Amino acid sequence: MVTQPRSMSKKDRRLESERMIMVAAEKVFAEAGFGGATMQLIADVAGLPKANLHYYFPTKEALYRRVVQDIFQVWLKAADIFDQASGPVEGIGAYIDAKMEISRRHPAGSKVWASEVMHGAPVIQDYLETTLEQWTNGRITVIQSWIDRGLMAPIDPRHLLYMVWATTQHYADFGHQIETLNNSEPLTDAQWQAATDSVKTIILKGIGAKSA
Amino acid sequence: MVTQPRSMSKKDRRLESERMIMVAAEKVFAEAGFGGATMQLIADVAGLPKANLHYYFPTKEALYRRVVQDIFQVWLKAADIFDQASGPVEGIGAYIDAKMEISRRHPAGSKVWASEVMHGAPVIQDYLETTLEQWTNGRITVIQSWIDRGLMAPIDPRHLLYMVWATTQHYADFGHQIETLNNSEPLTDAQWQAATDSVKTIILKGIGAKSA
DNA sequence: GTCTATACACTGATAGAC
DNA sequence: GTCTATCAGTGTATAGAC
Repeated sequence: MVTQPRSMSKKDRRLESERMIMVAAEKVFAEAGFGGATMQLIADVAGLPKANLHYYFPTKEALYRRVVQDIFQVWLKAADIFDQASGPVEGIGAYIDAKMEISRRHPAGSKVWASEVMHGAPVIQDYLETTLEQWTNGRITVIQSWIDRGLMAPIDPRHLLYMVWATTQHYADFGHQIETLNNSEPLTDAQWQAATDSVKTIILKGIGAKSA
Repeated sequence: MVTQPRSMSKKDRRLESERMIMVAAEKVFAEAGFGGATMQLIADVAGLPKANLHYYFPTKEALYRRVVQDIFQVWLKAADIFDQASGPVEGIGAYIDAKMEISRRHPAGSKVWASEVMHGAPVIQDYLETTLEQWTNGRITVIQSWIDRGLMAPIDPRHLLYMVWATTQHYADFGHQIETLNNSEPLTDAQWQAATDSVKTIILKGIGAKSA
C-alpha cells in the first residue's frame, strides 16, 4: 500500500482508494474468475482490510461491474483510430496495432472481459446490446465502403472484425499457453513485434487490402 | 435422469454414471467457471443426489480435472487431419473446418479449456509442457516444409497456428457475444458456413497457400 | 451402490469501537 | 474514514442408514 499525500482533497483520496482497489480487483478477477475471487484476497493485494472494500463498493458484484465497465471503455477508446483511416491498410493495420498493444499492457482486463462474455455476460449484457452493437454496425459500414471502392476484397466485414478481436485478444487471454510454448519465457519485445507483424501480414493480405 | 438398462455390467454402469456426471459438469463449469460451479448444481443437472458425485469423483477438483482432460483429447484428435494433407490448402483448410465444427458442437468444452488456460492452467500445466508442446513443434515442422517447398509464403508457423486456434475457438468462447450481435439469434447453418468460409478464405489467401 | 442428514470451513457482508 | 470482531449463509465433503 502506498501512502497518499496529505495534499489530496477528500474527493481525490476517494478516487485514489477506489483506483487502488480496482487495480487489485482486476488482477484477482482475471486470475481466479468472479466465483474464485474472494474479497479477502483482493483486500490483501490492495493492502487494505477487507471491510474497506465494502466501504467503497457495496458488494462484490458492484466492484466487479466497475472493473468490467472500465475495461470496456479502454477497449472502445482504442477503436477511435479506426475512423481516422483512409483505407483498410491504415485502418485495420492501426487497429491491430492498438489491440495488440492493449493485449500486452492490459492482459488482466482482457481476461476479465473474456470471462464475463464466456459466462453469458450477466453483468454487461446491456452494453453488448447497445454500445457494442452500434460500434460494430458503424465499423461494418466503413469496411463495406472500402469494399465498394475496390480497396479490399468482398469479405464479410463482420467476420473480419471477429477475426481481429479473436487474434489480438488471444495473445492476452491465452498468454499463459503462449508463454509455456515459448520455453516458459514471456515474449520479448522482438517477439511481440513479430507476432503483431504476422497478424497484420496475414489479415491484410488475406483481405486483399490496398492503400487509399 | 435416464434409467439405465439392467443388462449393463457393473463396469458399464459405472462408466455410464461417470459419463452422465461429466456431461453435466462440463456444462456447469463452462457456464459458471470452476469457482462459480457448485457440486449441488452439477448434481441437479445430472439428476443425481450430490453425494453420488463424491462417490464417483473424490473431489470437485478431480471431476474438473477429468473434464479438462477429456476436452484436450477431443481437441488433439481433431488435429490428426493435419498430417494427411499434401499441402497448406488441404491441411490448414481441413484443420479450420474441423476446429469450427468442434466450436459448434462442443462449445462448453472449448470454454472450459479457455477458462483453465486463462487462470494459469493450474490443472493441465503438465499437458501444455509435454503433449501440446510436442504436437505444436511437429506441426511447425510440417508448415515449415510447405514454406521450403514454395507452397506458401514465409509466415512464422507458430503465429499461424495461434491465429487458427484463436479464430476458430472465438466462435465457441465468445459465442454469446456473437449471438447478441446476431439479433440475439443463434447462428444458422448458413451463417456457420459463411463464418467458416470467411476464416478459411482470409487465412489461406493471407499465407499465399497453394495446393500441392 | 444410493441417498439423507450433517459436520466443518469459508465467504460476503455488517456492527460498532476508534 | 478505518479497522476488528462477528454473523448469517453457503459450499465441500462425509457419516451412516438403507
